[in-house]
Amino acid sequence: MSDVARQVGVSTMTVSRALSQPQNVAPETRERILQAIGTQGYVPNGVAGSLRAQRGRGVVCIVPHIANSVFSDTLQGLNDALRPASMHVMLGTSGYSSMEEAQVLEEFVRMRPEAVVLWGTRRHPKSRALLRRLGVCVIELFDLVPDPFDLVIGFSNELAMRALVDHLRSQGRRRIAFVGSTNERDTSNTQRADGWRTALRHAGLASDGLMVAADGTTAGGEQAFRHLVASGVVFDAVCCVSDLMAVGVLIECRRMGITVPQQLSVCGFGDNPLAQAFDPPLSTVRLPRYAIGKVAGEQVLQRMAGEPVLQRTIDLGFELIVRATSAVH
Amino acid sequence: MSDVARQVGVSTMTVSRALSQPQNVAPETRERILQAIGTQGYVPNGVAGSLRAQRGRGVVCIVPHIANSVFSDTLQGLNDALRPASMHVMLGTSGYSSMEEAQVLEEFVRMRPEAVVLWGTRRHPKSRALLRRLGVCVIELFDLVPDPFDLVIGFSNELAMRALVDHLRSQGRRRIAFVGSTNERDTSNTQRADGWRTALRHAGLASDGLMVAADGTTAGGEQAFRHLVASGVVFDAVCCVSDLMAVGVLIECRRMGITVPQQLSVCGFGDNPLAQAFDPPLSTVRLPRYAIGKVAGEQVLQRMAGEPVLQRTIDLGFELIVRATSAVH
DNA sequence: GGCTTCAATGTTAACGATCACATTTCATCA
DNA sequence: TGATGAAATGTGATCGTTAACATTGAAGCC
Repeated sequence: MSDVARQVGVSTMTVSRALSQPQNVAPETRERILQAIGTQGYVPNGVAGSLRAQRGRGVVCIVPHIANSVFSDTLQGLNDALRPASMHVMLGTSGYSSMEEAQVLEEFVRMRPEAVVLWGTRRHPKSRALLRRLGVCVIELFDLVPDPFDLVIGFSNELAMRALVDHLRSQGRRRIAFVGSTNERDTSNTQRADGWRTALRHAGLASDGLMVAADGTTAGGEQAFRHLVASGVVFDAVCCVSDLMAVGVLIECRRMGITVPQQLSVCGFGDNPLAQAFDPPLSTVRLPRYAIGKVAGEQVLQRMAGEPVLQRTIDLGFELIVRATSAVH
Repeated sequence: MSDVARQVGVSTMTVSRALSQPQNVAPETRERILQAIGTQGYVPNGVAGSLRAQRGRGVVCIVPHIANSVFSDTLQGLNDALRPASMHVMLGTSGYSSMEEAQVLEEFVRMRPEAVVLWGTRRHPKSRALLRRLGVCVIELFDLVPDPFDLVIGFSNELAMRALVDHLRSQGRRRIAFVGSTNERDTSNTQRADGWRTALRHAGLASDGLMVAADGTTAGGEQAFRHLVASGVVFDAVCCVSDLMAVGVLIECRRMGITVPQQLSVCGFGDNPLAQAFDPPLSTVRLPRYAIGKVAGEQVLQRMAGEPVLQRTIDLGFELIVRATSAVH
């Protein structure tokens, strides 16, 4: 910066101002400064700027796992919202562990981010203490709880499961099973299972013996379905915690000669691209994945602009997608 | 930091050393310092540290689009490799535009990253100049070119297409069409098309009129296939630039009553989860998506450790996955 | 003319850590 | 006993920028 200042014949302060508050610099001076910057290829040192200004342009985002379309769609939304404001995302992963999240978070907090975006609402006590001291905007995603740490953006797993159950009931189904994942750290899994149970109770239906769990993959779905059938319990519909597991169930149905949706209705969750492309196309719940990230980014910007917090819980809803696996037959 | 130093009764330098070079501090002193840090909840200011030390812990990574499993798997690998070294990923997107990439890169370079990881090898001149001045490790991914800017990690699209064509020839196919995407900014699309053409020439087969293109989606695949059929050209196999488009082709085949693989062989590219789950399961090429990111991270760490550059091109290969859409019948 | 006012620019001192060098302490040994 | 050296700690300067305040100069006005 001093090289640029010397070449133009001004002080470094004027160069700094030409970049950050152009209206306070004479247009002609500014022009010469910008030209010198171009010639010399000067790129301002954001590290020094952030230190002196006591504020940077970074937003920390920690997701359980990047290579999962739920998380990557949301990251895309967050990134899209922040880019116009020259903010950047510092990306980390927790591997579904709140302990690991706390460690990653501690390291990221050293860079003094302007906001923190986290998955779910299950936090290690250390994370809570750290975030409180940090004193910046904290946004939690997906697990819509009534009293969040700061701000939560998501949808209601419970209402989504109720919508699925109601839909299946309207098709005449009464014995609705649930195929979940054995990943106990995945809170959306437990929330959806709870939602399924509650929805059945509200509808006056039984849930005993109708829940199975396995690895949260396609193969896990196949395995869980075999267990369900082997248990001898009677059922006429299956709700799955994810589309991936639902596809496993469909594959196993085909193998066993069970016709869908004639003998059995099957529903997934998440509207994975797979759900639409599969044969038969899978009924599922579409989640506002991208919108959750986008709105999170917008909220960060609003907070930084000093706008007041109107609501601490933002529900972006969901959409029931009825396809062939649960259509009227 | 001075609060901690005061409480323990040492200078800030000793606190700094207790954290960054513990072997130079008396064990008992160090113990008291760590305890005070815990009590006060002190978190070192990484911004100040980076400024003074003239080196940080950030690695810039700019991908075309996050919400795409190719990119997100690679990001996962990069992240996994860097985390143990307390490095963090600063994530950006280019939207497949080298101009946009240059702008995003300029903003990121302000934070003085220790390395830059970019997609492909098509760079805006401004990016090249900027990266050269920055003087850090630059890793380009996926487009394996012989003379990269600094270091390139990927696989050969040309060899992959040749493997596909050879496989189809071994099944008796001679009229092999190509379904590409109309996204001209996506260099992997053009490289695969070139690879297909070259492979056919090497095999002494014709390619005239056998190439169609459409939007790079499932619907685009359906549309492209309809055009191909409508053109009246004779063909007995279709290579697609991606699994998504290949699934579109399969859907359209089913609609038209064309049996796969009896009347027509179909191959995808990328080994999307969809490829395995689809009915019939899709033959495709599996790419080392995760490994490319992981190796990139490892290379960054090696460079930072001062290890010499042994090779500027790292080929991680690919794997031909033969499934039902091109199996022997 | 002298006074005010405001726009444009300059000066100084931080921000919070770490590097290089200086100092202290204390054990070791001729 | 005092010289020697290594381990432990301290001092002052500095990284590159910007906030806060100071200065300059010219226009506007009575």
